[in-house]
Amino acid sequence: MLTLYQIRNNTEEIIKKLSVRNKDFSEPVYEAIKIDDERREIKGKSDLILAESNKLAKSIGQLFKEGKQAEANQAKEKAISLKEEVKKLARKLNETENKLLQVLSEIPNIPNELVPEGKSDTDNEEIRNGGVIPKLNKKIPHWELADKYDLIDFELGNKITGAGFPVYKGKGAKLQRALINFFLEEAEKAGFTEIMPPLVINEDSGFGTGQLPDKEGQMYQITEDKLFLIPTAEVPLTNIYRNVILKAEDFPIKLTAYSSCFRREAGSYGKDVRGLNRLHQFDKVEIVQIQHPDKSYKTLDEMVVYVESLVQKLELPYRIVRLCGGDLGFTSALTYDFEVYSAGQDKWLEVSSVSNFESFQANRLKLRFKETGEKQTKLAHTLNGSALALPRIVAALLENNYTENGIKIPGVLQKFTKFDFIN
RNA sequence: GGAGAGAUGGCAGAGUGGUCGAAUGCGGCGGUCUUGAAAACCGUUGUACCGAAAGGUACCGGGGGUUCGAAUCCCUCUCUCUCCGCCA
Repeated sequence: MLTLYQIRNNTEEIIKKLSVRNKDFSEPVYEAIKIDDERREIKGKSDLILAESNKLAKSIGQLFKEGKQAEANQAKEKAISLKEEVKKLARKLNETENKLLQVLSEIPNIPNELVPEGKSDTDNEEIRNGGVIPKLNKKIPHWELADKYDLIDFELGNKITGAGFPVYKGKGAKLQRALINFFLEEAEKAGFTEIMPPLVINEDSGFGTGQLPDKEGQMYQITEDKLFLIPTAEVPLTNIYRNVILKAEDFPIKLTAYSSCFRREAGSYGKDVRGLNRLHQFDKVEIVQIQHPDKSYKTLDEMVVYVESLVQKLELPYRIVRLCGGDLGFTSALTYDFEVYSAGQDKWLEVSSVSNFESFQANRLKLRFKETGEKQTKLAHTLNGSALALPRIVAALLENNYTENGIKIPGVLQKFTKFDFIN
């Protein structure tokens, strides 16, 4: 959520920057300012009356003590009529505040100036790439390889739960565990503190990182207890700092967590959902940073370099793209997507998304900090990225490393898998 | 799941209808003293909103109510603790 301070002080500039998202947001922006004007007026009036009735209430006590019954009763009547007025205003103020919140939550984050214009993912800008696209004699998609070597059983998942909940078996399961351990160990080396968070969150947490109110359809719900299964560890990790006031010297805060992630993926269909390409439950190691506003973009670049080091160590061909305005997530100011080439399907698969949210999440979270020696609070910047999501990495590893003799395990993983070949 | 107790500032903890945004202690910050530190002493120390400012308003777990007036009384929700039951 943008702050009113941002909107009121740079109105024209913000509308112009938002237009990079391929949509005109002038209406909600002006609407927000209009409602805020109303809000201020009502608040001013209401405070004035409250001040008067507070004074009156104090005097009534005094008058009773002095035995001035008649005067006291007169003051009482006045106080009652003031109270009715305040009640009306309070109701109006509440309505106005709710309306304001609603309009504000329709306005997405302001794209950074690096965000290219564009409508869809085809307009994303490739920043750099690396690795070598393998030349295979035979292109076999991972679901066939998974079946051939009995690594992943999709049918069994259907039986136990439903589509999108695969069962990993034997070396398939060990490969999962190896990747998780590899990613966590790398994160630790890079200075991230490992967290093992709850996999279930409440409404406040969902609101804090922006999943609620409008994206609840993407989460699995436990309606009886008003809880949600996490779509990503970003939610519990970032919410650790909900309603927190930090000191400037606390920055940067670097957290990492492995978690299962649950997504309903309503509306997905076709070959996109084949095999491991799109699942309802998958595993991911997430990295989160909370940083001083002056340093968040430097941090974003560092996170990109870090994620890049992971795909390089796994020897996967990759490319990094900067998302264009039309593809940029609602809450993000700048996002880099990582894609790895999966040779069996002959496709680029998105395996990570690294974003700077600036103060957009922090505003909802009420995540603030104070500069040393200053009293005033400011909003912190939040960033996060996948490092990495497992399924598509597994898909690429299986497909790219397939040989006549089996599937080769990358060197960095062998210490965790304890085997170097799947055959 | 059953019975009971509780939720107050960074922490501990007073306050049961008016002078309470809240005693006191600890902690934090600033200062005096000191070569430096400790101790002692003095001062200071929540957040948000309205206002150009002066100043005002709200907040004692959340929401609602009673009252001229609520941290204090009532309702409700959430959470914590103790005991019993069940249990990885």
